[in-house]
Amino acid sequence: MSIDKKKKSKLPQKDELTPGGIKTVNAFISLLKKKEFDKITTAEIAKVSGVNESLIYKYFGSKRELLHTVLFYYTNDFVNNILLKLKDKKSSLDKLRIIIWEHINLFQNDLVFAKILLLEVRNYPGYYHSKTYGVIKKYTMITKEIIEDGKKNNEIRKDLSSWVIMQIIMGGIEHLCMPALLFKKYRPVDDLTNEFCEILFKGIRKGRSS
Amino acid sequence: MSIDKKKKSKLPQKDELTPGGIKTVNAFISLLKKKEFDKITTAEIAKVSGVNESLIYKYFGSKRELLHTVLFYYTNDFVNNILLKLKDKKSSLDKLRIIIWEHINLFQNDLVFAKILLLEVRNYPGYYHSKTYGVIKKYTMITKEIIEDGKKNNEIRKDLSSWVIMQIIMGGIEHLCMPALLFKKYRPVDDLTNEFCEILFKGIRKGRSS
Amino acid sequence: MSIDKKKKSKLPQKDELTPGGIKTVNAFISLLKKKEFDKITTAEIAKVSGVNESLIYKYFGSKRELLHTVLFYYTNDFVNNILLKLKDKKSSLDKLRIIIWEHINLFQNDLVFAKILLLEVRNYPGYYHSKTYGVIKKYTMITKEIIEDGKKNNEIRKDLSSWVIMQIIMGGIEHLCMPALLFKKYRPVDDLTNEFCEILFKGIRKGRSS
Amino acid sequence: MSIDKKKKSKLPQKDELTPGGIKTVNAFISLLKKKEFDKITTAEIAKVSGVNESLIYKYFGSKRELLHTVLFYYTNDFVNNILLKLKDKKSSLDKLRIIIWEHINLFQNDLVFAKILLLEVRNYPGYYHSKTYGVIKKYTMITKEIIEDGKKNNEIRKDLSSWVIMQIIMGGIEHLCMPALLFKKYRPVDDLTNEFCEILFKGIRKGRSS
DNA sequence: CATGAATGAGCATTCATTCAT
DNA sequence: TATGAATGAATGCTCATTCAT
Repeated sequence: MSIDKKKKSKLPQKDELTPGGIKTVNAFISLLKKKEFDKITTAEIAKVSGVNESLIYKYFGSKRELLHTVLFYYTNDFVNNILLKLKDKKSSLDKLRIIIWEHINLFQNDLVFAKILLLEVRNYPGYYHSKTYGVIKKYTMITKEIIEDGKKNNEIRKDLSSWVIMQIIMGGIEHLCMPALLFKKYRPVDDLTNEFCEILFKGIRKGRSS
Repeated sequence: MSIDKKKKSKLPQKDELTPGGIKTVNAFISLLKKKEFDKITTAEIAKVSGVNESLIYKYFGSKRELLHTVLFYYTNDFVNNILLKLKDKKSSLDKLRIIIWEHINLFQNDLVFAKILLLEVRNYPGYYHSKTYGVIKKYTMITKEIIEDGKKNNEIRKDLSSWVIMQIIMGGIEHLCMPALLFKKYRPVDDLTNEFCEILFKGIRKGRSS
Repeated sequence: MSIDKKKKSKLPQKDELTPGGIKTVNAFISLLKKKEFDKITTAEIAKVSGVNESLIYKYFGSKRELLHTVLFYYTNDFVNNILLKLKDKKSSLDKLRIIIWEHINLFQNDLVFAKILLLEVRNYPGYYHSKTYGVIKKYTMITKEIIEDGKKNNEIRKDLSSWVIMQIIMGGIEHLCMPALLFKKYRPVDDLTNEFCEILFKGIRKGRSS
Repeated sequence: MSIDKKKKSKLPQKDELTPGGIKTVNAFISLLKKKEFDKITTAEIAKVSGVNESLIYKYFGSKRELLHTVLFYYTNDFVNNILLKLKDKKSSLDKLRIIIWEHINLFQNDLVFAKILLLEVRNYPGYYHSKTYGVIKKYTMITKEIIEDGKKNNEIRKDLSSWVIMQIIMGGIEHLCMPALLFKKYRPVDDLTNEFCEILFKGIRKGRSS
C-alpha cells in the first residue's frame, strides 16, 4: 500500500504535495521500515529520495512535521477506506466487524505504522495537537456513532456505555496485535477478528438468552 | 524500589559500587523514567547525579555498560528475591504461582525496568552476551526445573513439554503486563495472577477429570 | 608551492574543491608545518581556515581523509609535472636524471610533504589503500618502464633487474634527502643529483669498458 | 640492556629511584617499544608497572618528565659505558673508533631510544634545558677533546676544526643509522664502523701521502 | 523553485593530573 | 607513602536546520 496510490485514489489533499514531497515521503517510509525515527537523518532521506535536503524544510518545516504528515496520510487513508467499506452495510454489528477486521489488518500488515502509532508517537511532543490525532479522534467518533446507531436499531444493549464499548474495541484490537508487533508472530486476520467479535458480540448483543 | 534499598538489603555486591557509582546509577534510573536511553546524555547523567562525567567511564566503561549494570542489578535482585520466597513452598504449583505473582508485580510496579527489558534492550547490541541475559536465563531455568519437579511429584502432567510450559508462562506474563506498560492501565496483581493460574493450572494439572 | 597554485595550473580536478575546501586544505598544510598530524585538532583547522568545523566532514569525511586528500594532490601534481618534463627527452638516462632531480627538489623544498610521506604516513591505517599510494605506485611503475626502455635502447645493461634499479633509485633519493628532512641541512639539488647519478650511471651504464 | 642492570651497576643516582620508580620506568620503556610517547597513557603505565597512577606524579612530576628521566638514564649510562671503554686506549683515532662503534651499536640495537632521540624529542618543549641534553652536550665535548688530543699527538691534522670534525662524526653516525631506524634494515655494526672510519680517517689523518 | 554551502549546538569518550585520606 | 576517587578540558565527529544565490 504505497502512498502514491493512496494519494491518487483517495486523498483529496493530493495536490498539496509536490512530486518532490511525494518522493520525500516515500523515502522516509522506506527508511522507517528499517530503523526508528530518531536514527534516520535528513541527509539520508535526501539521498534516498533524490530530493535536496533543504526541500524537506520547504515542504514539511521539520523532520518531525514530516513524520506527522506521513502519519496523517496513513491514518486519513485508513479512515477513508473504512468509510467506503461501511457504506453498503446496514447492520451495526456488521459495521463493527468491518472496523475490527480492517484495523487488525492494517496493524498486522503495516508494522511500521503500528509501531509508531502505538509505541512511539504518543511520547512525541505535539502529538495531541497534530492532524493525525484529529483523524484518530474522528475515527473513534465514527465507531461510537455506529455503536449508538446499534442501540437505536436494537442490535446493541442500551444499558452499556457506548464510550466504554468503543474503548474496549480499540484497546482490544491493540492488544490482539501486540504479539505481531513485538514478537513478529502473526495470526490470520480472520481468526483474530472472529475470536474478538465472538467475545464482543456475545457479551454486548441484546438477545433472547441475556 | 530504588537501587540503594536493593543493594543494602539483598545484593551482596553492594560494596562493588562506590558512592559516586550509586549516585550515577540512581540518576540514570530517574532519567530513564522520563526518556529513553538514547535521549539521555552522559552530561545529563553527570549533572543530575552531581558526579563528574568522566566517572561514568571509570565505573561502567560506557553509557551502554551503565545500562547493562542497572539491568543486572534489577534482574539479579528480582531473581534472588524469588528464590527466597520459594524456599518455604513445597508444592510445585505453589512455586509457579509465586513466580507468576512476583513477575507480574515487578512489571506492574517497575515500569522503567519492564519497558527496557521488554521493548528496548532486546534490540541493543550485546544484550545476548550481557550478564543480565545470563540472569534471565538462570531464572527461566529455575522455572523449568520447578515444572520438572512437578512432574516427578505427580502435580503436573508428564506428557507436556516442560520447556513449552515455561515459555507459555513467560510469554503469558509479558502479555498480561502489556496494558500497564503501554497504556498505564494497572490491574490488581492478585487478579491477574489468579486468572492466569486458573487457566494454566486447569490446563496442565494432572487430575482425575483429565 | 601552495595548493591553489597547483590546482590552477596543473590539476584538472581543481573544481572538485569548493572555496571552503581550499581554505581548509591550506590551513591544514600550514598547521602541518608546525606540528604533527595527531596534534592538530579539527577545531584548530576550523579556526585557522575560518571555515566551519563541520565542513571538514562534509568535504573530506574525516580528518584522516583530509590528510590523504592533501597527500593526493601533492603526489598527483608531482607526478603530472614529471610526466610533462619527461616528454621532450629521448634518452632513458636523461629521463632518470629528470626524475631524480625533481624528486630531490620536491623533498628538499617541500619538507612537510616529505616528512609525512617518509616518516609518518606509512604507519597510518589505510595508507596502502589510499589514492596517494596509488599515485606513488604509478610513479614507480613509470620509472621502471623507463629503465626497461633503456635496456632496449642499449643505454642500460640488460643483466640488471629493472625492479632492483628502481628500488635503488627510490631508496637512494630518500636517504639523500634525510639530512634536509631531519636536520634542515640543505644541499644544492644539482649537487645531490650529480653525485647520485654519477654513482648510479657509472654502475649501471652499459659501455665498452664493462 | 635493562634499566635495572644499568642502575645497579653504573648509575650513581640509583638510590634516587624507589622500587616503584624503577617499575614505572621499565613499564614505560616496554611500552615505548610498542607505540609512540603520545599514544601511551599514564593509566597504561600504571597497569603495566603495577604501580599506582598517582605515583608517576610523585616520582616524576609529569609524563613528560618521566620520558626525560628515561632518556637521561639511557644517555648517562651510554656515556659512562663509553668512558669506561676509552680508558685503556691510548690512540685518539682508536678512541674515536670506539665512540663510533658504540654509538652505532646503541642506535642499531636500541631503536626506541634512537627514534625518540633523533626524531621525536627534539621537538619537545624543554628538551634543550633537560638533563638529557646536558649529557649529550658532555658527550660531544668529550669527543671534541679527543680530537684535540689527537691533534696534539700528531694523529690528526691540525688545520681542521675540531668542532667540524665532531659534527661530521655525529651527523655521519645518525645518517648511517637512519636506514635501520626508518626501514628496519640493519647492517653489521663492524661494517658500518669500518666504512665510516675508512672515510673519516683517510680524510682527516695526517700522514705521508697527504 | 532548487541547491549546496554553511552553521552551531551537541555527543560519547579520553586522559593527564590533582585531591583526600 | 600509597591509593583510588575526582576533575575538567579536549577531541573527532554528527545532524537538524538555515542562508545565499
